[in-house]
Amino acid sequence: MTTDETPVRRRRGASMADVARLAGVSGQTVSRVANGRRNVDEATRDRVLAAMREVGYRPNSAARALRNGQFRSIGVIAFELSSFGNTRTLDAIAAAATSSGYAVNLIPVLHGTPHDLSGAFDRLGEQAVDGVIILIEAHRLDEADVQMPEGMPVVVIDSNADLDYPVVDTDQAQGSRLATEHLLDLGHRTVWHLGGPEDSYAASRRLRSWRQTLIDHGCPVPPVLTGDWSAGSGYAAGRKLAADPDVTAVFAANDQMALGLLRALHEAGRAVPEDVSVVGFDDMEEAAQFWPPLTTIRQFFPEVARRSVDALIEGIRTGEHHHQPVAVGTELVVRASTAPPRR
Amino acid sequence: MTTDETPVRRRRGASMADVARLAGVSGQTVSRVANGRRNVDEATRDRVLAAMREVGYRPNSAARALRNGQFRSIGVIAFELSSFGNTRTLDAIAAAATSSGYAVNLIPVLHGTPHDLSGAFDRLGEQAVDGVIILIEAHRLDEADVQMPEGMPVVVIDSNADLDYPVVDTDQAQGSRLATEHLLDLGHRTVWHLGGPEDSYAASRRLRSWRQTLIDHGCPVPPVLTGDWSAGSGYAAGRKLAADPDVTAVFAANDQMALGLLRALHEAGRAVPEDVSVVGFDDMEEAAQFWPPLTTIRQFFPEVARRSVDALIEGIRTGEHHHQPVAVGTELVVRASTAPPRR
DNA sequence: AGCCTCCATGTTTACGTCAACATTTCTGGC
DNA sequence: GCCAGAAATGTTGACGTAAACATGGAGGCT
Repeated sequence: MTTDETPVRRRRGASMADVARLAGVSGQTVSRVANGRRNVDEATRDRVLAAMREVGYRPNSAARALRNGQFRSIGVIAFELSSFGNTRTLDAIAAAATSSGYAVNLIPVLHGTPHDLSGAFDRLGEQAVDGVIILIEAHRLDEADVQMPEGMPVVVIDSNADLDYPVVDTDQAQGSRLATEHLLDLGHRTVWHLGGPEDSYAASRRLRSWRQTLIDHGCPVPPVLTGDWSAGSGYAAGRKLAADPDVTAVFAANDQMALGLLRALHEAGRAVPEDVSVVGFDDMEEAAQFWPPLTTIRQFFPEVARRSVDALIEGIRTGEHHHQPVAVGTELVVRASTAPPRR
Repeated sequence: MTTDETPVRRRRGASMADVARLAGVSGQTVSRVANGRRNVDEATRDRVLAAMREVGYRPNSAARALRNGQFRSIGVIAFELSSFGNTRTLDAIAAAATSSGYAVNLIPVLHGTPHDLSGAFDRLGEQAVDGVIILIEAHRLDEADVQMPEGMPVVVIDSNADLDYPVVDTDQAQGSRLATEHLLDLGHRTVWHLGGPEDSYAASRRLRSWRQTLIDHGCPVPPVLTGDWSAGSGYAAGRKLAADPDVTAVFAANDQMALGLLRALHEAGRAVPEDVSVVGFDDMEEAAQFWPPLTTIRQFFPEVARRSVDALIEGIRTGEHHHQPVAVGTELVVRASTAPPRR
C-alpha cells in the first residue's frame, strides 16, 4: 500500500536553534519568547524577536505536537458537502475552531458506503487531530462497524441521542412543530409533509414531530411523501402533491426540496400561496429569493458549531465528556409562500 | 497572545517501541513493516503485524512529520464557504487530496478584512501543511499585504494569471462566450449582463468576455448591472431590468443572482422565457429546479480541484512550479429559461 | 576452503520543541 | 557589604520516527 519511494524534499526553515544563535541566547529562551512566557527580560525578548524576524522563524508544529502530545487540531468527518446544512455547519465549525486556536482537518468520506466510511476512520487514527466532529448521519456509523481510535474524543452532530458520544444538534422537533403550527394557525385543515430520506435521523425527527403536532391539534395525518433532500426529489414528490386538490399546505423537510416542490406547483398551475402554502426548513440564503419567497425554519448553524467545538475541546482537555445532548432552537421565518387557505 | 496555561492532557498511544518489544524485534523493523518496505522476512512481518494489532498501534503523525520534514497535508485558505462555487471546489479538493494521500487543513478567513487575511497567513506558517491552495479572489491578497512563508508551495484558484503563483481556474471567458452566444443564436438583438462584484477577477473575466462577444457579433453593448454574487443582489438588479421593456435576454454571472433575477421578473409580471430569457453560470444543483429551470454554464469543479491538487503536490515534491495557468473548460446546459424572443 | 555478495535485522542519531531542573544575576533588607 | 530570595537564563533529555550505517549469517563462486 505504501511502497512507493517518494522523492522527499526537506523543507528546511529556521529553527529555534538558529534564532538562539543569532540572538546570542539559549534555545529555551527562544521557546519562552515564542510562547509568550513573561519571565524574560524586556531587552532579551526584543533581541529574540528581532532575530526571529530576521531569519523568518516559524514554530515547527510537528515538533511542537510531538513534544506536547497535542496537535491543536480537530477533524471533521463529513460526506460530500453538497448538502446545504453540512456546508454551513462546516463553515461555522471552522470559524469556531479557529477562534479557539484549533486548526480544522477535513476528512471526507468519499462514497458513503460502509467500506469507505471505515476507511475514513482507519485514516483517522493517523490523522494529526486531537478530536473529531462527526457530521454524518449516525445510523451510518452503526452500519460501518466503526472503531474509533481508543481515547479519541468525539462529538456527533446529529439528532440521535442513543449514541455513546456527546451529541449536538438543531432541535428538529421544535422546528418541525413551529412549521406545522404556523400552517395550522393560518387555518389550514391539515398539513402535508415532504420528508427527507428515511434513514436520516434528522428527517425522522422532523417527520415524527410533524405527525405529533397534527395529532395534538386533532388534524388528520395525510400520507407522507419521501425525498432525498435534493431539489430534484422535491420536484418529483411535488408533482404528486400538485395533482391532489385536497392539498393546501405542505411542510417540506428542507428548503431544497421545497424549491423543487414550488416548481412542480407552478408547472401544475397551482398558485403559491393562494392554492397551496409551502414551508421549508433550514433558511438557506436563497430561500428569500425563491418564487415566491419561502417561509421556512431558520437553523442557527453557528450556534450548533460553537457548541460542538466547545464540547469537543472540553473532551480533549479533560478526557471526559458530557452525555447531555445539546439541542439548539430554531426560528420561524415567515415569507410570502404561506397564507390562509382560499375559502 | 499565547499566555494562557492550558491544562494539557497527553494522549498516550502505543509507539513503535511498544510494538517492537512485544514482537521481539527492533524499532527499526517495526518502522519497515509500517512503511511497507519489502526487505522484511515474511514471518517477522506477520509477528510485527500481530503485535501492532494487539497494542492498537497507530503511527504518530507528528513524529513522522518531524522526522520527514513533511506533513502530507495541504491547506486550503477560503472565505466563508457561503459561495456555492467555493464549497463545491473545497469538496472536490478534499476528495482529490485524500485520494493522493494528503490530508486537508481548512484555514478560514473570518471576516474578509485585510487584517483578518493577514492573520490567516500568519497562522499559516505554523500550520502543519506542506502547501496551500488559495480559494480567495487574488486581488484581496494584495490588499492584505500577505507574506507567504518562504518556500511554501502555493496554488491559486482564480482567474488572475498575473500572479507569481501557479493558477488554476475555470475558463471564465469561454463560459461567458458560450452563454452570450447561446442567447444571440436564439435571435436576441443583444444580451444584458448582471455581473459579479467589480473586485472579483472571475466576475471581470466573465464581463469582459460577454462584452467582447457582443462586439464580435456587432451587437450593441448595454450598460452593466453589478451584484455581489448573492441572490438578493440579483433581485435588486432584476427589478431594474424588469422595468425596461427592451430587455429580452440576460446573462447573470452566477446562478444565485439568476435566481433573484427570476423572482424580480416574476414579480414584475414578465414571463420567462417568453418575455425575457435568462442564463446563469455555475450549474449549481438547484438550477434545474428553478422556476423555470435555468439554462446555465456548467463548471467542472472536480476537474479544477484535481488540477490544483496535482499542481500543488508537484510543487511540494519538486520545489518548482509551472507558471503555465490552467484553464478548465465549461459546458452550456440548456433548460427552459431561454427561448427565442417574442416577435 | 576462502572470499564475496546479498539480505534480514540491529544500533545510533537527529529532526525541533519544551518541561524539569540547574545555574547565574539581580534586588532589597539589615 | 552580605545574604536570602526572586527573576532571568542555561542545560539536559525525551517525545516517536526513520535514514544512515553496522552487523551477522546464508549462499554462491572460483
